[in-house]
Amino acid sequence: MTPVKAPEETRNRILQTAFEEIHKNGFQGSSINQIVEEAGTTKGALFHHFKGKNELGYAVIDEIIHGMVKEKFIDPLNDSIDPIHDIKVLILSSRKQARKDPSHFCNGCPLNNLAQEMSPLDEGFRTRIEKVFIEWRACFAKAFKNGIKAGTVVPTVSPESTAAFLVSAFEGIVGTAKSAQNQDVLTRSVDGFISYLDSLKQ
Amino acid sequence: MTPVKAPEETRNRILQTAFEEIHKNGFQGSSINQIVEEAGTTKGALFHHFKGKNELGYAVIDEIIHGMVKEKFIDPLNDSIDPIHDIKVLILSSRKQARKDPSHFCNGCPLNNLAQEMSPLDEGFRTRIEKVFIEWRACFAKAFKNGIKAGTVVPTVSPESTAAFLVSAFEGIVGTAKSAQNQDVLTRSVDGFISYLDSLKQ
DNA sequence: GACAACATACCAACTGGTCGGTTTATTACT
DNA sequence: AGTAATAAACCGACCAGTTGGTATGTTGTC
Repeated sequence: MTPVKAPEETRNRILQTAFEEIHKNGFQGSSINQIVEEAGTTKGALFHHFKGKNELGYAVIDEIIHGMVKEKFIDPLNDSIDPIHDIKVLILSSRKQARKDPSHFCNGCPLNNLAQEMSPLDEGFRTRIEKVFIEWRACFAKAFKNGIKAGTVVPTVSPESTAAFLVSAFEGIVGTAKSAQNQDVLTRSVDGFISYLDSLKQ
Repeated sequence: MTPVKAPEETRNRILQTAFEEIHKNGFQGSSINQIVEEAGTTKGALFHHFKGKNELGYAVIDEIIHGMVKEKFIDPLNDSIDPIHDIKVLILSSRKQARKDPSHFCNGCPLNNLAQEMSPLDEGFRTRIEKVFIEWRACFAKAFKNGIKAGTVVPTVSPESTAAFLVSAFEGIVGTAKSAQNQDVLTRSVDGFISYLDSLKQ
């Protein structure tokens, strides 16, 4: 019943494999040969669906990473009027998950990995990545604006600055954990993060 | 009078060039051929002074990056009894420098770049990089301990957590600026950072 | 002359990418 | 409905160029 040629499924398999390889080895460290082999297909198929390695990377951002970040770190804050509480939930559940499955977080945030590696090297990567970050910061900023209005956040903070700092700090923490490859620093950094959040409470 | 063969100088030239190339393109993205060409020497010289590409990378960390981080971000906090003020000076002067010479910061922190790229892939990199981070966090933690004792810092904070969070947040901010390639986000993030620091004041 | 300090030519392995060809699915026409 | 024509999907050999690394040589210095 499964058709021999399933273009969409083939494309998705390549995309997913590429995402995993890039997450592990970085973009420059990932090879197209390896990707097609692991995806159980051939270069013919890959170059049929994607113009080249860069385009494949772009698709990974647009079609996989963007959705992941949105689902996990943006959508939960939509329409929030208590960002401090909601962000705390976010990061604590992330830490919990990291504790259960250390292999998951030890490769860092896929978005930030690519950002650090490729943004200065290729404008195509930069713009696509920055689009996600901008969306993220905007969502946080809006939540803080609403929080101030709702009285859950001290009115003295700048929503934009706080949002920018929070996203930066969050990526910094994930990166630190990845670099250290141990939970202690993660735990401590998150503790610091939490007490910062608490200091913003109304 | 300058001798034709100056081993130490040759070694340093290779090391410095390698540092610059790695800072620009990442470790995996840098090629040995390119490095020797730019250093005005040959592969014979490189492999005479270094066992291989990895060892060259290790030397860049130990002999260049470690010193840079120490000089700029660790030593200024040694024996500090007012870490809030001193860290503020640190980051504000960094931002000032970034404003004057945007090309300097746009490639990010050399230490964190390598950490994000290589720590999960190679234990040799990981340990060497982590050594620097540990030193850095320890110095900040000590400064906060002294700050609490001296009454410049609220006594409720955990020096270790705060230090870990600060280093993470700092690297996160630098990374954000690198990724965005523009000053706006940097400015905002730093503003958020500053107001966090102020919240720790006694 | 001994040994360190380089230079050069070379290597196998791998890189991203191309290209001709084959197989399957879709469409058009009778 | 049956079939021919066309397009999409996919394969795998091949390409030129580059990779990190080596082997052998030459040159300078003590």
